[in-house]
Formats: sequence, structure tokens, C-alpha cells
Amino acid sequence: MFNETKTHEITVDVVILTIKNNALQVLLVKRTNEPFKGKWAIPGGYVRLSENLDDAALRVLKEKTNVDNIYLEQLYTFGNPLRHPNARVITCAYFALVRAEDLQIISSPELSWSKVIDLPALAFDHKEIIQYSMKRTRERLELCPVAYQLLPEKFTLTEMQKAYELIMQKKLDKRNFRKKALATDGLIELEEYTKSSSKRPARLYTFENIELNSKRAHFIKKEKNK
Amino acid sequence: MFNETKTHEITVDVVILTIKNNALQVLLVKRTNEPFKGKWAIPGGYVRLSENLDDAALRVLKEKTNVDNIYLEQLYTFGNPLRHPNARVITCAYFALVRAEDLQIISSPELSWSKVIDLPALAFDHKEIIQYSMKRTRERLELCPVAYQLLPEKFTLTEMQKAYELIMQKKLDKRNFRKKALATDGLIELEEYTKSSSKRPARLYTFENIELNSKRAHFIKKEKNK
DNA sequence: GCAAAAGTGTTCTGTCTACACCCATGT
DNA sequence: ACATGGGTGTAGACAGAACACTTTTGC
Repeated sequence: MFNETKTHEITVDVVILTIKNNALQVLLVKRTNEPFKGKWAIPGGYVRLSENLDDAALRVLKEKTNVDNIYLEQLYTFGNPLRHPNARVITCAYFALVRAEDLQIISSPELSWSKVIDLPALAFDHKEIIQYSMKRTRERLELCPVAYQLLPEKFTLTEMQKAYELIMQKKLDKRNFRKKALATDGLIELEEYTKSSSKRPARLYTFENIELNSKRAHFIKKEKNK
Repeated sequence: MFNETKTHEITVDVVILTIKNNALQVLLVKRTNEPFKGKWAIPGGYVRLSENLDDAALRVLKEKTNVDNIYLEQLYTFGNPLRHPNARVITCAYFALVRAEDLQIISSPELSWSKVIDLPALAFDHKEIIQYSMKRTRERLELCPVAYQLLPEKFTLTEMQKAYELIMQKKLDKRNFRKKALATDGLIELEEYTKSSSKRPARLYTFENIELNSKRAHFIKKEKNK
């Protein structure tokens, strides 16, 4: 089925996750070329010959969101020969967690956020890639508090809990969550409070820049779903 | 530094692990071509155009060990442009766990097992790849009893503990190990015993073919090193 | 009878889970 | 004064860690 004299092509695709409007959202681009012209896809691009894979992923991320210096991890390499209808394109998928406040998206009809729980039809195997990135994000969150990458610099524990619940896709117990959150390395309690939310002010917290991906045991286990 | 009209090449490399002579060992091949001619490397090969990555890894594994149907998992994709001295070769690394008893290696001076704790100088970034595969194997073992892939069909709990200790690189407490091992899903107690090892006979166990990679919580946490 | 490996239980401690009420503020 | 989200403690269950002696066999 393939002409064996053709060559492989290699791309990186980046699942860019953020929290917006109280939902986990993923950045999609509308394809302007065939195949799948007009369909939504996750951002990606060819790997340059002198560029390593991480740098290629960072470049794609920077081009689309203008953010830098965020959580980026290689996810998996997808190489089914049928994933691209008329070429052999192997893609090394990455996922990134970005703060909504850091985003400087050039608003355009070709770029859009979509809730991960309500994806449109996607090009290639991109739905599978997004779903796998969610699974991986959950696994990471059980090991270390990567979710802070999705939170503003200063946040309340309730905001942090919301982020966890969105990623873990289940409700968590408030008192248990706070107990474990307060025991997390790197969490700093500030002497500041939210103002004028028309309710009782909430204490703000921040994270010192700790090493992520640490193997330090972390939380969210098997509280009964609610 | 690179001529941008050259193309990427994509290979799979497979870290094949087994237990032999009371040690974790990895299969190495002696390179017959430049670069690194004469140096040891992990087995690998080009991905064919119509072949998916898993199949390419299985093919490499089958060519070298003639084993089939074993634990094989994609590890990571290594794409540093400098990893190959004179071409741009991106490699998708896999790791495999094989039973010593299943091995039918064509014995040759170009193929050799090496203890992972005592590796010779290796071609490319293959040392890094092997070390990463060890880390991943440990992580897997904390989640599910993948180690049975390294054990003969029938084994004693002491043999199983040895396998765990080799992978986890620490001594485990015998009573705690046995308690948890016996609680493992899929472990079957046989009415058979080892014979004539000149010591007390040990009961044999086997594993039913359970789904690996399950998220069922598994064991080996942080018993104090001994 | 002795050397060598097999086999076996209990206590302690820390962590996870479940669960309900009062507090501070804005309107 | 009331509506809204912020904030707090405890008891029970479970899992991990530490730890030492008896049993069975071959020689």
C-alpha cells in the first residue's frame, strides 16, 4: 500500500491544556490544508533537522500561545501507518499545562479552545491523543502537584480543589483536600485574601518553584466518587 | 550544521531485559557498521514504511530472541540531533521483559547479555536508554506484577522476591513480601513443590494470564533499605 | 545432627476516608 | 438577617513496616 521509496515524516503535536470558564480546555487549530482541511486538530509541526524533539514542541507551543517556561512533557509517539491518509507521518505527541492568565492567543477563527469533555470531530488520531494526555495528566497529579501550572500565581484552596476535580474528573472532599494540600511541599500560605467577592474573603496561597515530576508521593487516591 | 535537505530517519531500539545468573541482564549486539563499529548497542532497526511502531519493535525482538507474545512497552522517543554523529536519527525506544527459559538466542559473538549494573561502553545514547528503561520497569512494578514476565512458568515465592529485589534494587522483607504477594490477583498456588534442591522443598506458584498494566494498586513502597 | 532455605503472625504507626457545623462578609 | 462560599476536627479502617523463630529436607 505504501511506496517503499517514500520517506517517513516526523512531526510533533502538542496538547495544550488550560482551565478556562471552569472547564479543562484544549487548544485546537483549524486545518487549512488537506487532508482534513477545515477540521480541528491539535497544534503541531514538522521537526526541523537540527532541532531536538523537546525544542520542536516548545516552538509549536510558543508559536500558538506565546508562552514559555511551562510544564511540557513528552506523551507518546503515534506511528500507525494509517493515521495519515496519504503519507507516513509519525508524530511525537507532547502535552503542556498553561496558566490561563499567561495566554496571549492571537484570537483568530483558526484557533479555538474546546472543552476536553466535549470535543468536536478531530483530524487524524487527535482525539485519542487528547484522551491519552488526560490520562497522563491524572497520573502525574497523583504524584506531584502539577495542577499548579494551571492556576494563577496566587490562588485559593478552593480554586486549587476545582483544578484537581477537573483533572481527576471526580468530586473531592473539602476537608480532606485541604489537609493534604496544606501538607504539600512548596505550597506557601500568604497573608493576603481575596477581596470583595461579595462573600467571605479566602486566603491566598502560592507555590514556590519546586521541581515537578518529583517522585514525592502525592495525593488523590480513591475517595468514593460523589 | 545539518544540511536541511537531508531527511530524518526513524528507528526503533528495544531494551530486552531478562534475569540470568541471578542478575538483571540486557541483550546487546555488537555493531558491524560505522558509526560505533565494534561497540555494543541495544538491538534496533529501521521502521518500515507500512509498519507501525509496535510491530517494528516486535519484529526486532523476534529477530534477536525468537520470542513472541511478551511484555513490550513504548518507553520514550529520543531525538537529540547529536545522538547520531552523522545523520539525524530519531529513535523510538521500547523495552521488553522476557523469560530466560523462553530465550532461543542464536549464540554468536555479535550478541551478548550484559548485567545492567555493569554495562560496557555503549554506542549512541544507549546507556541512557537502558537506564531509563530500568526506571520505568520499577514504576510499572509498583503498579502491577510485571515481574512475572521474567519468571519461569512455575516459580517459588523466593524466586519472585529475588526478581523484585533485582528490579527495585533493594532488599525486601520476606514476611511482608509474601503477605502481599499472596494477595496479588492472578497468583495461583500450586500443589507442587521444588524437589531435591538439597534443602526444604518450596511450594510452586504460577500466574494466570492477567491483564498487565492494570491500575490495580500494587506493592513495594518504601520499606527501609537494608 | 547440622546446614540451608522455607515458612509463618503480631504490633505499631501513619494515612486515607467519611462526615457536619460555624464563620466572615456583602447586600 | 440572610445568602454565599470559607474554614475547621475526629474517629474508624486499612495498609505498610518492623521484627525472630520453627520446619523440612539432604547430607
